[in-house]
Parts: sequence; structure tokens; C-alpha cells
Amino acid sequence: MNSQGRVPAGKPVQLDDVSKKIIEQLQSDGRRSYAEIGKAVGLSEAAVRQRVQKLTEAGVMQVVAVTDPMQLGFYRQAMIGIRATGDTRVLADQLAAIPAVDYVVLTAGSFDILAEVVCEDDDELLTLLNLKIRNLEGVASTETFVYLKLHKQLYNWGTR
Amino acid sequence: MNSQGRVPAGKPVQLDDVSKKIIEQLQSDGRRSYAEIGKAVGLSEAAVRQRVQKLTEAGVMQVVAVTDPMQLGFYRQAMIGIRATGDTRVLADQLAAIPAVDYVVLTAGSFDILAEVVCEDDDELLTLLNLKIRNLEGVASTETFVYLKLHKQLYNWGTR
DNA sequence: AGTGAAACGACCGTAGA
DNA sequence: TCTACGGTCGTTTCACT
Repeated sequence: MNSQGRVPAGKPVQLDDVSKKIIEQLQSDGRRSYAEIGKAVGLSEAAVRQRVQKLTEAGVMQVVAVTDPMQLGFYRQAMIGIRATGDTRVLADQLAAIPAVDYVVLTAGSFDILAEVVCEDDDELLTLLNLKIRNLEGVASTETFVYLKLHKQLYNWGTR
Repeated sequence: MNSQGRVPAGKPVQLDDVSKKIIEQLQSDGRRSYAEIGKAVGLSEAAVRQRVQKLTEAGVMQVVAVTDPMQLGFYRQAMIGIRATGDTRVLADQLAAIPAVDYVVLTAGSFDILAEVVCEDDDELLTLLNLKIRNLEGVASTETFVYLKLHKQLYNWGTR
């Protein structure tokens, strides 16, 4: 069970080179078999499986399907910078509850919150902005950055 | 092979409910077996396998490992808003080539480019900003939004 | 933490509706 | 595009190191 957000995190984990290699293997193909990964990293299948299980339980890594919004008919994406009053965490919760909002981060800088939204078209984006987001209590002002082209999107944070 | 970015995209695909359910299954666990998914969606193992293959080839979906930067020792993340001169695509290419940059999008608005960076600490972030990003030709000015708390992060764009 | 082996289950290709 | 089926390979469990 795990479609939303990042895992709460278990214990801090120190990764050796072998675990990093295992993660790299799964980053290029999440369905690669443990046996095949084992050959690539020089470990038995069972050992690979144990490590993957631990890494997953610890919240270091998870294997999931990621989808392309464009291919699914969501042609408008945007990042919305929000200047807020009051507790930004409360506001962030409300934003996160909106289905079209797929990313919320609290920031330091001229915005307090950055929220990424995925919409079918400009109409939906406008409605979302004017009737939902800007109506939330604690939203002082917003600035919208409509996506023209998604240029790079990495999922392999951290191993680089 | 596919660790970087979004697939160039094949043909536009119209998804029926069954395919959407298959994607949902894989979004909650990318290693769930085709047989098990078949039971859940009422299809044979072979049929599920065929659909997953097509969805993957079409670039609608991919199964990959995603990792948590924090757990891997990258304690500083930030979004960098960039105002640019000249061709933003050229600049975006240069940004994308920097390993610490995991996300680059060309936008309309008061920034021309948004780039997310993953760093080990403030030192690395400072170096990155001052010596790499702000030195790139075509960067007029930048604004940095240091992440205080990542609040929501969805990978299941598009099915909602 | 790791290996190896045997039973089981998943995966893959092909044939056929 | 789906089901059915058989061969192959991956996974699981367990005893052992």
C-alpha cells in the first residue's frame, strides 16, 4: 500500500556500494528480476531480495509505476508559488488534499509554499486557481508558472 | 534502459478502465506479479503482461525505483527560479547536465526555468548556485527556494 | 549477512478463439 | 485482444555457514 507521498521513514540507513548498485538496477527497470540483479552486483538472488526488502521497509527506496500526465490527457501542468499567512503546514495539508495537486513543498524564500498541479486544460487550471487555491484561508497571493516543456525529470534522487 | 527523464513518447493511447486499474496496481506496488494483478482486474496473466508492455512501450507508464534523498544523505533540496536571456532550451540542457539538478522545466511567468536541486548540505548548494548555475551563459538572475518540508509527492500523475 | 537446493509459482512464447 | 497451456526461469523457504 503506497501510492501517496514519501514513506514516513524508518531508521537511517548507511548504504554500501552493493546496495547502491542494486538501487541503480531497479531505477533503470523496476521489474528486473532479483536473480538478474544478483548477477550484475555479484550476490545471490536471496541476498538481493533481502536487501531490497530492507531498503523498502526503511523507506530508502520504493518500486512504483510512474506515469506521464501528457499521455493521460493532462495537458496543463503548472507550479504555483504561494505567499501565505499563518501556519503554512495547515495550508499545505489543504492543498495536498486537492487531487490535482501532486506536489507540495514548504519553502524559505519569497514563496512559502510551492505546489505543482496537473490539469486537463486551461479551464481546469483557472478553476483550480480561482475557486480552490486562492480561496483557501491563509493564501495571501499566488504566482503561477505554466509549464511549457518538462525537460528533465529524475527519479533517482540521491544516487546521482 | 531508462533511468533518466520521461520517455520520448510513442503514440497517443486511449486507456480503458482495465488499463487504469492495472496502472493503479503497479502504482501501489511496482513488483506485484502479473498473475496477482490479473486476479484484481479480471484478466489473465498473459493479457496483463501484454498491456503492461504496451503501456510501457508507449511511454504512458514505467516501473522504476524512486528513492528518498533525505535517507541517502542529501539534506538540502531547493527549487531555483531562473530568469534567462536567449534560448531557454539551450540553458535547460546545460542545467540538466548537472548531476545535482534532478528536475528542469521551462515555464511561462516571472521565471523562465524552474530547476530542482538535491545537495548534501548548504555548502554544496552554495557552490552549485554561485559557481555553476549563475555562471551559465543566459542566466540573468536566480531566486532560491530552500525546502523546509516536503509535504506531498505523488507519482501517480494522471490517474488521480 | 550470506549461500545452496528443492518446491512452488511466475513469466514467456506460441497456438487458437 | 483475449485465453490456454507447456517449458523455462525466478522466487520462496529452509537448513547451513
